[in-house]
Amino acid sequence: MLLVYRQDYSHSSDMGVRGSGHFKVGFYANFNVQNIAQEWVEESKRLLYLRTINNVKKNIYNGTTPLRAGNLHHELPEDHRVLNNHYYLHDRRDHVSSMSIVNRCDSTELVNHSMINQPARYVSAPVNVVNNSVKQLSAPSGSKVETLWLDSSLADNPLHTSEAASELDDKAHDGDYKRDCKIVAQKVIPSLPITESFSKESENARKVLAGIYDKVMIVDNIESARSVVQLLRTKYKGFIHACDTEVSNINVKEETPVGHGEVICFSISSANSDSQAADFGNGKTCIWVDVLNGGRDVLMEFAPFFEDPSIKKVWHNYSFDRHVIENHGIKVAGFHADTMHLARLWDSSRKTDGGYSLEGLTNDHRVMDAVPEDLPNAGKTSMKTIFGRKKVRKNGSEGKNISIESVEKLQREDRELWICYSSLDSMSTLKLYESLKSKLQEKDWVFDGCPRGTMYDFYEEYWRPFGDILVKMETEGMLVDRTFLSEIEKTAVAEREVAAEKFQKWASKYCPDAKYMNVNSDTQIRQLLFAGIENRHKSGETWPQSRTFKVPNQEFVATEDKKTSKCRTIKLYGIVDDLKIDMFTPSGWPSVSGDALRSLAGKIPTEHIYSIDDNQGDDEGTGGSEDLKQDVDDKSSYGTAYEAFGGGKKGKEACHAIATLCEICSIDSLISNFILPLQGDHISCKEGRIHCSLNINTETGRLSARTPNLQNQPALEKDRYKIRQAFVAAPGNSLIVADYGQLELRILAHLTNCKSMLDAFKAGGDFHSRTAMNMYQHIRDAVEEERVLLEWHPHQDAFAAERRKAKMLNFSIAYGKTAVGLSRDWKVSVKEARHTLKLWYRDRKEVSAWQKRQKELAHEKCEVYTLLGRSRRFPNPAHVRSSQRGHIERAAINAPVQGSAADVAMCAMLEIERNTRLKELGWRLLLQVHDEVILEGPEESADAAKAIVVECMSKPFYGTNFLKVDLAVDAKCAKSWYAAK
DNA sequence: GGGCCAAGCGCC
DNA sequence: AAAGGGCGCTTGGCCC
Repeated sequence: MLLVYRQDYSHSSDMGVRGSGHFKVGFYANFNVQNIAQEWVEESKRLLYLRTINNVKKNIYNGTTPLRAGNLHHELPEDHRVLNNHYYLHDRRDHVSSMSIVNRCDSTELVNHSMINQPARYVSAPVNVVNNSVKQLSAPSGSKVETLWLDSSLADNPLHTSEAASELDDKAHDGDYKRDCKIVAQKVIPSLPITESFSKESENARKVLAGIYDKVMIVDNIESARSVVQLLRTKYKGFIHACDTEVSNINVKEETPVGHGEVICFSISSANSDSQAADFGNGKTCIWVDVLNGGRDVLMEFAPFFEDPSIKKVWHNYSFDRHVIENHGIKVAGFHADTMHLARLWDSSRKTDGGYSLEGLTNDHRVMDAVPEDLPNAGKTSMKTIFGRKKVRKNGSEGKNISIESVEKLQREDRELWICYSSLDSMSTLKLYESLKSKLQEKDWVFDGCPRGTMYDFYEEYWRPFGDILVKMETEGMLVDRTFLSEIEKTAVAEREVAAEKFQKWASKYCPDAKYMNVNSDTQIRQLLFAGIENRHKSGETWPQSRTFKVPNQEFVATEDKKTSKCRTIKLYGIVDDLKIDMFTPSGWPSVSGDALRSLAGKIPTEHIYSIDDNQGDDEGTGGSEDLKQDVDDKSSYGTAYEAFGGGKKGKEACHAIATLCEICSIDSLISNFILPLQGDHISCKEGRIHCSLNINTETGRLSARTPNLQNQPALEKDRYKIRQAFVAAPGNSLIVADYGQLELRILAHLTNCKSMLDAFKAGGDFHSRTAMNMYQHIRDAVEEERVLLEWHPHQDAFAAERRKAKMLNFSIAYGKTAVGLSRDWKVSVKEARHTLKLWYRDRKEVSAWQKRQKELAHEKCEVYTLLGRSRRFPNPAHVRSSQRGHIERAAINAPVQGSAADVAMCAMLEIERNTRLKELGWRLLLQVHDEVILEGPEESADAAKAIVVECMSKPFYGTNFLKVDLAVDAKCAKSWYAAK
């Protein structure tokens, strides 16, 4: 059988293949296939042998001068050698090219493509290049390049079908094919053409990395797996084992590791508590297990190791590895530490130097300096550095883009180095663990002002079990109702269409092309409303008077011409002069955010936005203020656009149109941020549950959620399509949604020991109303005369404006908001804002004193502390710009409050997790949204479980609450998240 | 086509 | 001069 693999090269502007071009089986139409086959057979008699990859590698690792191509040719023995030196070829392509096609080709480039680019990475056969094909390579730009392969053992069957190819593939995959065939061609995926090469940096890193090879015990069969596992479970049972997996079949950017990804190999490095490394034979301190070649059975041999809760395992990013291992049916236990969390606990502010990546941490001497004997190569080197290749241009200069082969391929074809790379992960994780542990052991732990051991003790008591909980929650996931989502998608899209048409119609009266504008583009909106405006920061820089944009050609598919171009170019110019601007973006241009636009439009009720009368109900205010109750036709309710567009009917229309624009934006954002992603196949998997990733990766110790972020699902009135209704309990189950009331304010009261606040919480009633009362004499009078109660009902608020102000202040002050900020929010003078602030602080002197103290701490110690004693570090305020200093001071005020609230929420979750009754009833934590937790469990025990959850949350410290305030908890059972609010 | 940035917006 | 903390994610626009 003759297999003809063909690859198409693009010859347009640059030579070479991008990304992951796949070989296609087929034949080149311009050739006579029979002739080629014949010719091929002829040519293949002149065989070209190359050294095995091992020999080649050895030379390179040893640092000996690589053999020159000519030499290589001569030195090759007569017998068959594995042509498996893709790696070498890449490095020494000039030599190879001069050697390889030497006699038949004068173009280096051609040789590169035809000869080296794809071959033979697995091919254990002599190969050659057909003259014709080579010639074809030199064809003018736009022509195709052929690569031909001969499987001479099957040469009797000159077939060119894709079936044949895939059959061969399957064989290769099963591993049979090497045994059965002496000479074969295997399908190759040539994602890296020869026009890519390693950089100098890579070369060096590869040399260094190769040095650890003899420390690694390679396990690729059941027997060796058994003996190693035996060691792990007996002699080294009490050791600390750093583990790391390499994983295939997952797109980590888009997919959750729950149900996605397979382990292709893993490594384990072990040491005892005195940092003495284990010896797995001949001084090898690390095990590297080949799951790809060894097979799944080899992995399963390690199940008793992974599942033993008494064998301590350390990971860097435990969550990912655990999920992937569990994909193979192994229940991971014995979680001992996550070095990412340790690092975060040590310093929560690593923004640069690689952040909390294993590479960044292990190469940072400030992190690693507690390791006693530091190996020179203890630091991880990224996959990109080791295996990434840069494109090389024709002139020999290096390009910018770096590409990396698939991990499976690296493991097979760049094997030794891959083993080193993978093993180093567990080795450096172990070192990192040791260093961070000793650092944390040196850091005092002060719990709510009382000394209590070291921060490593803190880790063991809190963050270790917390880390385990988070992974469990990720595994649980939340059930989403996709049918429901697709229904609301229809509604949302329809409403968006109506609104978009309305706006475009209006805008096109002023600027015709606006009919086709992208209403989602800030730039285009800015072009219409603020053309010619000067930048607020950079004087002299002005926004252009008019600009052209490319927009997709949707409805306007060419009518007369046959030109159905995908894009059309539109020209937009300003449609209004002197529009008053009161909001700017950080870069100095007028803001076109929802707030800014609403301020232009004024208060326009939603029903005016849709031409069809589909009133969404009056809960959807566009301005949000309750005290603007004027008739919509009263022009005082219109915004600044009214006058700018000339008032009267035109002014009205403009305001309506701009309000419509806001609607479009908000609908768009709901669709693309929530409604669509929640239906994405890549996000939810088994049984329609969504598994986000929960991380302790914030500055303050709050959780964050990713892929998707379930912590920012629209809530309350913003949830116009009831997106939260899509988060449901499984049939027969119920959700419990429980949240703290004013958690941060209560924390603030405790931390500051503010009598007024403590009293207010003790007295109960509505906290914000009470704040308002304390601020304003006339409210106090009213309360004393019993004209009003300190309870709050949405529609019976006697002093709504005052309460709103008080509420805003309550939240703002914890964040360090200034008078200037308040004045802008409230659209009052700075003086007035300052006065209001003063009122707030008047009976809360302790708060100002405490805030002052936090700022001092930031200056003196460069860190502040939470309730449980975690710290947040800051750069030394003395060494930064004054604008940054302001930020540091505000963060210093906020971090203890936010961080302590996070501590309390964490304790509550630990408490819930510890509760055996809850577990017996079958309740599991699903999600945490800062001051709210969501659980799922059997409907019949919902009420009992709810009571337990409330109890856990209000006494989150091992069944007690030592705070000076009560912790108010509001909990509901419901079938959906929406219903529980 | 991928990577990056600015802007904007969702949550607490 | 700017002047509220903490997140994640999307789009558009631009560059390579």
